[in-house]
Amino acid sequence: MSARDDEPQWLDDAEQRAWRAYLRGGRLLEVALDRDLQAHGLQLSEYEIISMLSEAKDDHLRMSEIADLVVQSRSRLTHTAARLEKRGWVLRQPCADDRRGVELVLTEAGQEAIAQMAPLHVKSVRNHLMDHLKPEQLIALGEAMAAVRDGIRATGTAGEPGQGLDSRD
Amino acid sequence: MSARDDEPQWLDDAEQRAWRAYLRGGRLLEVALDRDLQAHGLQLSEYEIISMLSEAKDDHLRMSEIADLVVQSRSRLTHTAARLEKRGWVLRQPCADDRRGVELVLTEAGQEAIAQMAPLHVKSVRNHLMDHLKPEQLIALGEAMAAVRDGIRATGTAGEPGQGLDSRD
DNA sequence: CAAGATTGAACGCTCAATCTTG
DNA sequence: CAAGATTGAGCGTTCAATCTTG
Repeated sequence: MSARDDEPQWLDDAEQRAWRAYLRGGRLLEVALDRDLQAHGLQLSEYEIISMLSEAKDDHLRMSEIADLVVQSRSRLTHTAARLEKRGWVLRQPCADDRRGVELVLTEAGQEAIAQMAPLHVKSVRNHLMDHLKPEQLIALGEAMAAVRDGIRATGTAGEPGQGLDSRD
Repeated sequence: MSARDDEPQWLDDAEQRAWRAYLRGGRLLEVALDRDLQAHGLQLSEYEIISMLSEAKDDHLRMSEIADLVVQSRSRLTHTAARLEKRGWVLRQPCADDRRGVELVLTEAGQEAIAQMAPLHVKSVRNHLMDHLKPEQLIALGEAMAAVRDGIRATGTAGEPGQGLDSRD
């Protein structure tokens, strides 16, 4: 049947269990976090954006930087930013030094919104993630995922999900 | 300090790093895996479904079982199953013992399809996840995520993303 | 021509009914 | 009435152009 010279190296039992646990646990976690945030009418991906802004110097960041930080395509970020702008939480501004660029700025209303939501979100993350882990487990989890993150970045396999990965033509 | 008795317990530096690494690493991983699968015209969530079927006895499972296994809402699974059915990879069958139920069955074409894709997907998972981790790290990751999975399940916070969570009076 | 960002259409998912059977 | 499953409308994301500036 399979005389190929690169016979697949199937996952052994331990690997299989780890991978499945990662998949299911991750999905459940995202569902749980999203559900808690939706009480305030936004999604995790939207929260992440204004969260990044609130931590940035002067509450502003370039679109492409944000896209990179939260791992969203530029297109998706544009649409999402439009939604957030409509709610009055962010503002678009032309970039000073690079006139191709656009900066997203957190408005006062946006600052208030995140100030209100952040404590609840942190509680949610603790509830659904950290409370189920021993401190060393959380650190180990973080280190493993940092290695994955850096590894994938280095491979260039998924630079930006956005565009411009392979030269077209 | 502040009068509230539930002053938010902010993440300390180590917790923050772990959580961010998890978020970003997880997104990058999903993007990378999805991209590899899309070469074959399907998404990770679709692959998971036929993968579960292929491992099940007689290649068939009930809709609600699948929804639970892959952590998708029943509604989403119905839509996705319709798509897979249109491609000829699965079939719907009424359930023998419970006439409310529906079973999803993998067709011959579906079996061939997954036989073809599985090796490549496994390679993809190794490439983007396991190759970046030491064996103990993978185990630790799996154990942590298993604890999260079980913890969330136990809390009942996100039983099924589908429906029927709280009694609707 | 590459990089930053946007646009609209197509597609997939969510949400709230709805239908059927236990 | 609860559980299993489906439906269609609405919404968010993806994908392939497009436009502008470096």
